[in-house]
This record gives sequence, structure tokens and C-alpha cells, in this order.
Amino acid sequence: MKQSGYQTKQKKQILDYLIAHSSRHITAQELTRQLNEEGFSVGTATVYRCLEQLADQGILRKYTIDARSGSCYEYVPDPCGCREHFHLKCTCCDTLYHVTCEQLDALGAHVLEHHGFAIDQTKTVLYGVCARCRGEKS
Amino acid sequence: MKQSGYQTKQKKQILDYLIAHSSRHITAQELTRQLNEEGFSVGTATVYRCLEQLADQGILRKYTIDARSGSCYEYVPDPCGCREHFHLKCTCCDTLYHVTCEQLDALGAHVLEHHGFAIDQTKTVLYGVCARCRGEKS
DNA sequence: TTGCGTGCAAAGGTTTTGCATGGCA
DNA sequence: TGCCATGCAAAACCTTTGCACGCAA
Repeated sequence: MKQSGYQTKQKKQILDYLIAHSSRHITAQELTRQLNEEGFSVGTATVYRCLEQLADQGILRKYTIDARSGSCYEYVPDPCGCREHFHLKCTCCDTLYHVTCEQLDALGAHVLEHHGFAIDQTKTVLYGVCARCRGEKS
Repeated sequence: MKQSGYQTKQKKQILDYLIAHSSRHITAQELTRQLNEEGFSVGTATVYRCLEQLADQGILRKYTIDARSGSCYEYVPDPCGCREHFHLKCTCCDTLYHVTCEQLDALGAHVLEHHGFAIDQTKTVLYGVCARCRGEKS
């Protein structure tokens, strides 16, 4: 829970990939596949261990939408909390939308101040129906 | 996505259990274990299938905190009366808070207008830590 | 040189699927 | 009677762990 550890090639490669794909979440499995396709050989266990470590350090955000597809990780550009975003999941097409919005940030502040409740954005998903599905269906 | 299905003993038993334990979440594994301990024999696959079906119908709410421990299900007490407010669930003490708040209503309107996304309040739960737990811990 | 990091494979957990059987409507 | 639901076991997954070897400091 403490070590920043050595700076290894693998750790760098993993973080570089996530930074290059900021604001997009990816599973450990998918990340392993991507890295190996890019010609950088890395083991599955290593990816899991690195992701967990980076998440503990607050560099990555970890969250789980569905048990079947596994946990997702994502690079957090600004750990201070200004650029955090919420997730909207369409119950119709299952698409997951990432939304950065000052209105949502304001909501978090309001709920904390007036209701004493500290929203954990990593666990919260707003469910509903997206514009595309609303247009297509009835 | 369509069938309400037959009314079988298993389905009834599962729903009864969840209703009796409202506002408490449970995993499919744990539920299977509980039911069998109560002397009601039910297969794992059946539990998974029933829970999925009930969740599709909006009777249960499904969510996943951790990929390793699996998905959790929970009975939604009053689908009609809960339409006007949001739910805040404390991940620490498992308490479910019902909050009516113009700020939350405004959020729904904003997200619909600016992001084209219609939030379904009956399916959405905001996770975080409540005031009491924040005070107790550190 | 020391000790952590890595990689492989195996283990452990949850969830899904195939198929024959049983039960609701 | 016609199907859907069930149950069992096997399969498919994701994730973690044990252990020997490699590499950063």
C-alpha cells in the first residue's frame, strides 16, 4: 500500500498508454492485448499488479460497471478533483458515456454541503436512455 | 427483455427473500447460499437467471462494486413513490437515503437538455459516504 | 549485490451455457 | 399438451497467487 516502487519499463509503458488514451477507460485484459499488439510483450499478472498499484497511488481511477467484463481503469489527468467526470449508462444500448460537466461538479458540492453526503464518482453511474435510443425507439 | 415469465416457486422465493431484506444488497452467490440454508433448494444458474430477469423488469437494482466479489442485487421498495427523488447509498453503512432536492431535479433537466440523456431516477443510485460515517472514520 | 518486479502457469472466484427434465398455464 | 424454467455440470472469464528468474538502484 505504500511503495512507489522501481521505475520499470513495463510500468512506464502501461502508464504511457493510459495517458495517451486519457478519458477512455480500459480493462486490464484489453490493455494487455493492446500492449502486446504494439509489440511490447507484457504479462497479464504484471498489468494487474501495475494497475492496482497506480490506482492506489491515485494516478488511475478504478471502477467496475459489470462483473462479467471486469474492472476498468482510467488515467486521471487532474487528481485535484476539478476535472473529474461522471458516467452515464444507457440501459437501452449499454453504451457508457463519459461526461465532464460543471453542473455535475456543482451537484457533488451541493450534496456534500447540504446533505452531508460525499459522492464517490468512481462508484456512481447514472442510468437512463441516451439521445440516440430515445430517437430510435417510439 | 420482454417476458415476465411463469410464476414459479423459485422466482417467488427469491423475490420474497429480497423483499424481506429490503435496502440490503446481496450477491447471487450469497443469495443462493442463504436460500439453501433455509431449506429451499435452488440452483446457482436459476438464481442468476432470475436475478437478471427481475433486474430487467426494474424490480431489482443491479450494481457492481468490485469485479472479484461479483455483482450485487437489491430490491427496489416502491417503484412508484420513488420516482420523485434520488437515492444516495452509503458504501460504508449500507444505508439508503431518499433525497428530494431541487438541485437534483435541475441536474436531470440539465443532463437531458445539454447531453440528451434522460436519467432514470428509479435505476440510479449515487454512491458515496454519508455524514455519520465520515464523522466516525478518521 | 540486494530486493523488488516480472512472467508463466496454476489456482480460485464468479458468471454463463448446454441439455435433459420437470412444472406452470 | 406446449413451452418455459430449472438444475446439474462443464465451460468461459476475470483475477490472484506461488515461485524462479531478471533487472533497477
